[in-house]
Amino acid sequence: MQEPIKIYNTAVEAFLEVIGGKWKPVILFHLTFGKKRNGELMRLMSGVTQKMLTQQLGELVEAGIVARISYNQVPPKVEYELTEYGWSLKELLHLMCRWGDIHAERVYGDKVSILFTPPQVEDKENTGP
Amino acid sequence: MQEPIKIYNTAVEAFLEVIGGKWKPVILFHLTFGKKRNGELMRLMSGVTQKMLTQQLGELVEAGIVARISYNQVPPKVEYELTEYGWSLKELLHLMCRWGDIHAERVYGDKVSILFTPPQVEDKENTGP
DNA sequence: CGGGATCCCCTACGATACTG
DNA sequence: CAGTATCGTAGGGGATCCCG
Repeated sequence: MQEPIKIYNTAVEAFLEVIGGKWKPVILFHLTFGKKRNGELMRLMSGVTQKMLTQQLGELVEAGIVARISYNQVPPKVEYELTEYGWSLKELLHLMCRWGDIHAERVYGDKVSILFTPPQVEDKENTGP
Repeated sequence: MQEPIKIYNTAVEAFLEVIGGKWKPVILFHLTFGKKRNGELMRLMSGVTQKMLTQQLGELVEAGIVARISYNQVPPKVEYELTEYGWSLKELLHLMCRWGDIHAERVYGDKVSILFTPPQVEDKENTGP
């Protein structure tokens, strides 16, 4: 049989099915700046629990977007990095960041604080001190 | 006081706070092809309930991303369209669609069916019949 | 250090029915 | 046609303890 086994209304839904988790875009965003260890991600993403981080990372690994590199040693060392396929999301993720940045300023003005701001976004305007 | 009233780890979180709903990206995506009535969106988005559609649209209106145009007449007629600010999401939404399209093919091959495919995406490759 | 296993809560979401 | 109101539920997500 050649019937479709999967039906989407739009391809956007296919995107959301993979990237739609609460923390996934944030994880991926951080990985666009290089491979990261579990602990690093925990520190970067204040608010996430170990369980959620592990779970979401696992789903991203299954989807072929993130690679998990485990060094067999003790204490354990595990690194996560984007696969080649995963890198195709970089532009998207950085656009999200830029839009969020503009939106945050639009809504909160100078009463918002963004802890991690990549170099690129900072370039948008060089408002001196 | 000038303390920040809002703190994000990254601006991506600010993006997700506004666009992160289950149906919001899909709604917005459809609106990038012109204003739509409630019933049209219901038909385009098989699976969504009236309640969720109304709710998510309401939040988008509050965020200033979507405009609600109500014609006072009976039977009622209400249209939704992107605000000027909302249009700033178009590139992002279409990138999501393109990525989802590629991903769906990568995962399901020809066993996936996408009901609504915008002209642009179809252009990616003209694989004849 | 990284991450399983459990327990539990809560809210996002769905189904249904009703109104202007 | 567009939108409420109500109720019920699944599962996303948090806290905690434990293990290699």
